[in-house]
Amino acid sequence: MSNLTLKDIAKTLNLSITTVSKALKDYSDVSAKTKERVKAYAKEVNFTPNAYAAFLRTQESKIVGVIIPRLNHYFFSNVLRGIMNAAEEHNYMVIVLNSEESYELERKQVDRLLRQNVDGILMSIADSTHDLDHINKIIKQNIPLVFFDKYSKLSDCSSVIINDQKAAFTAVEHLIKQGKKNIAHLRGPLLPQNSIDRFLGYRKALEHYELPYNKEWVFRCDHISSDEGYTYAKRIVEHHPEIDAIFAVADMPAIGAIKYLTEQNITIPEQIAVMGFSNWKISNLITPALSTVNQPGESMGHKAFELFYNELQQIKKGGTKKKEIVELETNLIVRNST
Amino acid sequence: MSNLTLKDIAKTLNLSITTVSKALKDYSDVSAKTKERVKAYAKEVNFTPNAYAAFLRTQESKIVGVIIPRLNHYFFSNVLRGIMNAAEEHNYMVIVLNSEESYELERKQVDRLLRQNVDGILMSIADSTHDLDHINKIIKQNIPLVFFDKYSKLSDCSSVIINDQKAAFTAVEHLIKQGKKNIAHLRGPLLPQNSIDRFLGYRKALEHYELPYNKEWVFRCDHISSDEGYTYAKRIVEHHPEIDAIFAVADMPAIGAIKYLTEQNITIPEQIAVMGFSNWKISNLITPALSTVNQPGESMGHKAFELFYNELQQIKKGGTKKKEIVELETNLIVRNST
DNA sequence: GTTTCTCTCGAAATCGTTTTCGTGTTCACG
DNA sequence: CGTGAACACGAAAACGATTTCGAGAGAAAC
Repeated sequence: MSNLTLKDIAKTLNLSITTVSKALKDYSDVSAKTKERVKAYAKEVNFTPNAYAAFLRTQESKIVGVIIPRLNHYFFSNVLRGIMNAAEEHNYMVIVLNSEESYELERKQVDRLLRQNVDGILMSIADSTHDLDHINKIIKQNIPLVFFDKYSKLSDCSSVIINDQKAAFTAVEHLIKQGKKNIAHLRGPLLPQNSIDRFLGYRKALEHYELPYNKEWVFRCDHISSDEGYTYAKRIVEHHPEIDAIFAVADMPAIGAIKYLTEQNITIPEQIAVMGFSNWKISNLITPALSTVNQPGESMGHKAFELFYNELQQIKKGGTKKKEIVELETNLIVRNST
Repeated sequence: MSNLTLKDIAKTLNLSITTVSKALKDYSDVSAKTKERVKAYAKEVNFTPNAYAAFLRTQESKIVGVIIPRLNHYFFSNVLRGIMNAAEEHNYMVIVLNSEESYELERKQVDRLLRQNVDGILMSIADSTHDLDHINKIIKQNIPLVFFDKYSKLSDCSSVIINDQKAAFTAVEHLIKQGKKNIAHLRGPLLPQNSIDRFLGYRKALEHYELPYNKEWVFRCDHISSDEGYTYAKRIVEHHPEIDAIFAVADMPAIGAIKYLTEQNITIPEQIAVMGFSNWKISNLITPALSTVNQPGESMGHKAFELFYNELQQIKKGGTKKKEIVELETNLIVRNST
């Protein structure tokens, strides 16, 4: 019924608690016969050591904390899957918390995780995070911290990222090769690095192909929502008739833009082409299907956990934790919107 | 740096560990002066009791486990938000695991949670779950178990659900009132209760309005995917030209159907109307916007946690845990696809 | 025969908190 | 002055696993 303890096993096998514990962990000072006897019985009664008691001694909770900015976000859901699969391989549990892109909530969640004594933290920084006190608190406690997707250039932690600038460059380049000349950009918020990088990639592509860059063709989506895309598409159509393509920082604004353009019977991509970023599932379901940049969410999560795990092993061996930046490949997905 | 303990505090305040512990928990046999002194100092050094040590005594982990069939699913993400908000109110942590609609994985995840000594489990049963051994294991350990959305009629646990049959009835009724006569149904898998109930609601509506029910107009979506919707829409157009409306078990198949119909230049809703179920964010972003049934995800999660929490309090007081079934209201959202 | 190993095993301390049960002090009341 | 209650505090035993340090039993070496 309720879980057995080492004491129970020791009693029924006429051994000491010590020996039972050691047998299960393959200590060298337990005879082969005893080991087998203990293990067989443990398996028979389905014994599982109490994780909490173990923690008290070993200070290892076998739990890793994850903080993501949004739960109901297709890309992050995929990352989460990758993390959970990797965690499973190493017998780790995952506690997921969301920051809702809020700096204050992010701080709170970090505190939570530290109080839970997680062995490590994987996180994607919220858009509104402008200060790194909470990050430094983690580092000071010598707890492995790994960023994924949205990282901080300031604090040197291991990170799994994509090359946003390069990816954006390729995306815009594709628009240009389709013959588009006047390309607008729905950029993301000011702070996050990937928003900045995608914007820079956009500019570089224009520069490289000697196309005009116009400040008024850049619109800021602070919430990366479809509503913003819808609104800006309207503004583009009404005030900037010269624009013949839109490169959005994410799929959501791109989809909002498509919605408006479709309503206005503006042909896509002939009159205005639209390019997204992230390859949400939905992007292939709308009409016209959205061209976008595919981010490898699941392998990003998997890799992030691996980085954490390696760092933890390093720390346990007393070594210095080497910071590692892993850059994953993206690929352009061309569909009907370009 | 690393967390202080009661012992540390006791030493600096010249008190015993006992008194410090009691002071922090407002025991009556500690003087007001001492309480203040202790609390003030605890706040000053930001003391947080070690959750693991506390567990060892109290057997309360302050963790609740959640098992959902899909992580990257808009509806469940909302439920999760509701759960997490409620959990936060009661100072609980949440461990989220996914079953990926797989029975085997679901069993595994249950074992995981039991091993983690969670105080309770909230779950939505996987489509492929056909046996309740793992459920009964939870009940036998006297751990509160609450179902949400997809529940089991067989094991009497508290549940938070919607009235799928009624909601489906209303949805089909709406199609009928739009003048549709030959309504097809993209139903879900055979096992899950909500898939069955939505099918029954569909049949009842037809019956009530004396419309023909035709077995061949019901198509089974085993994976509730947009691909299935796409395929079945094709089959409908090619083999069942009389059909003038489609009621889908979920938004995904509905969207797949819309994609096909749009490609074939079939006008929606004039030639064929389409109705979804769940109100995914995406359903309002496609063209035409999808009519659907709104499920209150967030409040469902919130309520599910509350049910768990109440049950736990009951158990702690030695009372019998009363099973409670909460039925949340759905509402029809009429958009351009009907 | 004495010493020195190697093999097995166990006693006991430890992690940090909770909680039971005392103990000593003070004060009121007869 | 003596008795009892009310009040503040602490000692110590849990919770269950891990790990250090020894101890006893043989075997091997001289």
